[in-house]
Amino acid sequence: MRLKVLVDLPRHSRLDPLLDYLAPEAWPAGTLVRVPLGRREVCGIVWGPGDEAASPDGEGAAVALREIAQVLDALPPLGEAWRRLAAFAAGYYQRSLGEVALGALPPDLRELDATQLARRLRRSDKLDRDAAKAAASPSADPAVAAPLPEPSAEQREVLAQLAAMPPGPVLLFGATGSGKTEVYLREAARVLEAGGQVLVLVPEINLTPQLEARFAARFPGRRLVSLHSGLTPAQRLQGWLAAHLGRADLVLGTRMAIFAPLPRLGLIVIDEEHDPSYKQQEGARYSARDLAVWRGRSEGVPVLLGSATPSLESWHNALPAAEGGAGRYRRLDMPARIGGGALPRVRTVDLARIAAQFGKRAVYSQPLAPPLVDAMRERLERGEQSLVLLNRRGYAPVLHCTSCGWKSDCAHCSAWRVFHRSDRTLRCHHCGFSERVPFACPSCGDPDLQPMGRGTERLEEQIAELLPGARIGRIDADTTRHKGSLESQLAQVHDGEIDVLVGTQMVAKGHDFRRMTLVAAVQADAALFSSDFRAPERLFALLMQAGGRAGRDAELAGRSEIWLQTWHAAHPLYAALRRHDYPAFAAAQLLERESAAMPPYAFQALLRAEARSQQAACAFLDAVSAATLDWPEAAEVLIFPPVPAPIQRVADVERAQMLLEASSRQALHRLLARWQPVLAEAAAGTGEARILRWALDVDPLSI
DNA sequence: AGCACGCCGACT
DNA sequence: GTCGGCGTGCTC
Repeated sequence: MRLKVLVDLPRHSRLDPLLDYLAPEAWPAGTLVRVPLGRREVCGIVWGPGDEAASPDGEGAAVALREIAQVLDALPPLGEAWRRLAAFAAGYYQRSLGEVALGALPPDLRELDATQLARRLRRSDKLDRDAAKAAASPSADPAVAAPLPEPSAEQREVLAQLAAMPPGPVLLFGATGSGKTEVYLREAARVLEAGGQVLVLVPEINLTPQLEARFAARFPGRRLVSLHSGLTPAQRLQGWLAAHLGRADLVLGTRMAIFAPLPRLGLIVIDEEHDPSYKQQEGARYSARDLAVWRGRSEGVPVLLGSATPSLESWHNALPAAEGGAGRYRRLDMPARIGGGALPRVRTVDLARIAAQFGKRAVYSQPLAPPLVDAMRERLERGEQSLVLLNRRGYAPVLHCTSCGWKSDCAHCSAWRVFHRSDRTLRCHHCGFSERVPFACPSCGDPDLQPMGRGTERLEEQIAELLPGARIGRIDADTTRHKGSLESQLAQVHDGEIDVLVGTQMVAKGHDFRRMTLVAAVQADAALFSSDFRAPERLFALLMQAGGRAGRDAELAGRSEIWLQTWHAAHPLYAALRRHDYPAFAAAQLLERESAAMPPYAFQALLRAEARSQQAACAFLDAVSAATLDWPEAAEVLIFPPVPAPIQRVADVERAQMLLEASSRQALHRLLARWQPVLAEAAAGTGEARILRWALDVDPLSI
C-alpha cells in the first residue's frame, strides 16, 4: 500500500514535500520513518494514506515508488495537535510543510535509525527512573521544600480572576518586580496537579537558568527539562523525548520549544512576551509567541503572556473592543512592586540646557553630563552600583582620516568597520571582515587617524577618567565571547567587585542586581527618530526593563534612579516614562499607528531578495510585483516599490526588499498563497541576474 | 537542501 | 594526462 511521507524538501523546490512511498502496512500518521530520497536516506514523517491513483504526478510519466526503508515505531507517533501546529505554521509563514515539521525535530533524532533510537530510548528510560527515584528521596520531599510565599493581595486577585476565566490568551501586565513569576508558578501548580504539562517560553538562553532554578525549587517532585540551542545535541534529544513521551511535567525553553510535542499540554507561559527574540529571524520566520496563542486555542489550553511593556500587538489584542482594541485577549494588571518597593525615579538630562550651562564641550566631548557624573559619584561613595547602557560595542563605530576624510569602510559591505581598540582591529560587524588598524590613512598616508563616535570600550575608558578610583566593568558581546564568561562577569557584579557597569542591551535583560541604584541610558534619542516605526516601542521596553534592574532591593529602592540624556526632554515618550505610564505611551503609539495604517491595524509581509547586483534584486521584485497586477487576490493588498535593504550590501551580496500591506490578514494570505509559485519561478533565473536567496517574512519585526 | 553529473584550469 | 572548481538538475 501507499503512504504519504513528509520529508524536508526546502521551500522553493518545485517538488511537493509530501511524497508517496510503498509500505507493507498502514502506519499511523505521525510515525517517524526513514525513506530513500535520491541517493540518500532521510528522516520522514508519515502524514497519511497515499494516492492509490496511478501516478503521484497526476499525469504523464509515472514515478517508480520506493519502499519505506525503516519505521521508527518504538517512538509514539507525533500527535494530531502537533501536526496541526506544524501545518498551520508552514501555511502562515509560507514555508514548506516538510521544512517546518522536520525542522522542529531535534537534529539528532533525524539522523537515528531504529537501532540507535532504541538505545536512546533505553537511556531515556533510565533517566526517567533516576528522576523518579530522586523525586521520591527524602531530600526532595515537598514538605521540606521552602514554604510557599504568601501571595500578595494583588496576586491573589489575579489568580482568582484566572481561575474564573474561560481558557484563552491572557495578557499579564505587571511591572518588573510585581511578582509575575509567582503567578506563573501558581498557575503551573494548578495544571500540574490536574496532570497537565506546562510549557514556559523565555526570550533568551541566558534567562533559562534563573527561571529553571525557581521552577525546580517550587516543584521538587516534578520532572523539568529545558529545550534551547545551547544544549548539546544529545541533551536536546533527551529533553525532547521526555516531553514527547509525557515524562517531563515542565518544559522550559526558547522559541524553538513552541514546537515541543506535549501530549498532556495544560498551560503555555510566554515570559516577556514583547521580546523580539521570539521572532525567528532566518529560515522559517515564525513568531513563537503568536504560534503559542494559536496552539493554545487549537489545544484548548490557556496561554499566559507576561510583560511590563507588552508589544503593541498584544496590548491592542487585550484592549476591549469598546476602547478601540481587538478584544481577543483578557488583560490582568499587576501595577505594584512586591514588598512595596518604589519604582525608580526617572530623571532626564536636558542636553540643550547642559550645553547652555557648561558649554558645548561638556556635551560633545564627554559621554556623561555633569549632573549624571555627580549622581554616579554619590553611588560610588555609598558603595552602590551604577549601570550605563550604550547599544554599540567596540571603541568607536568608525575611524577617519583628519586630512583627506577617509573612513574605515568595509570592502564587502555598505557599512563602516568598527574600531576595536583592545586588539587594534577594524572589524565589520556584518561580514566579520577584520584587519589590523593601519598605521596611516590607506588613502593619503596621513598617520592622524581619529575615532568618530563612541562605543562601549571608549565609554568605559571615559568613565574611568570621570570617576577616578571607580572599579569599572564592561559586558557586551565582545567580553562574553567565551562560554561561561557572562556568568563569571555577572558574578563579579553581584559580589560587589564592580562599581560601574558599562554594557549593551544584553545586560538590561533579566539580571537582578541588588545594589544597582542607578541606570543611565547615554544615547536614547536615536530611537525617537528612527525610520523603524517600532523603535520607540523597543526603547520604552528597554528603558523600563533596564530600570527594573535598579531598586530590586526594597531598602535601596527609594533612591533608585533611571537617567536619560536627551536633546528632546519634552518628548512624550520620556514624559510617559517619567510617570512609568506604559498605558499612556501605548495609547499614543496606537493612535499614531492607526492613523498611519500600520500594525497592529495593518498586516505586513516583507519580500527580501539577494543577488550579485542591486539591479538584479530589484528586477526580481519588480517582476513578481507586476505579476500580481490583474489578480483579484491583490486588490486589497498594497505592494510598495522595491527598495535597497537597510544595509544594502553584506559580504558582497546586494540586498533589496519590498513591503506588502493589507488591512486584513486573510487578504494578505490569499495573495501570498497564489504568489509563492510565481516567486519560485521568477527566482529560477541564471547568470549574473540570478537571485541568490529570497525569503518572505510574514509579520516582519524590522523593515 | 544534498548530491549527483558535467565541462574547463593548475598540478603529480 | 588527472584533480577539482561550482553551474545545473533531480529527488516519490
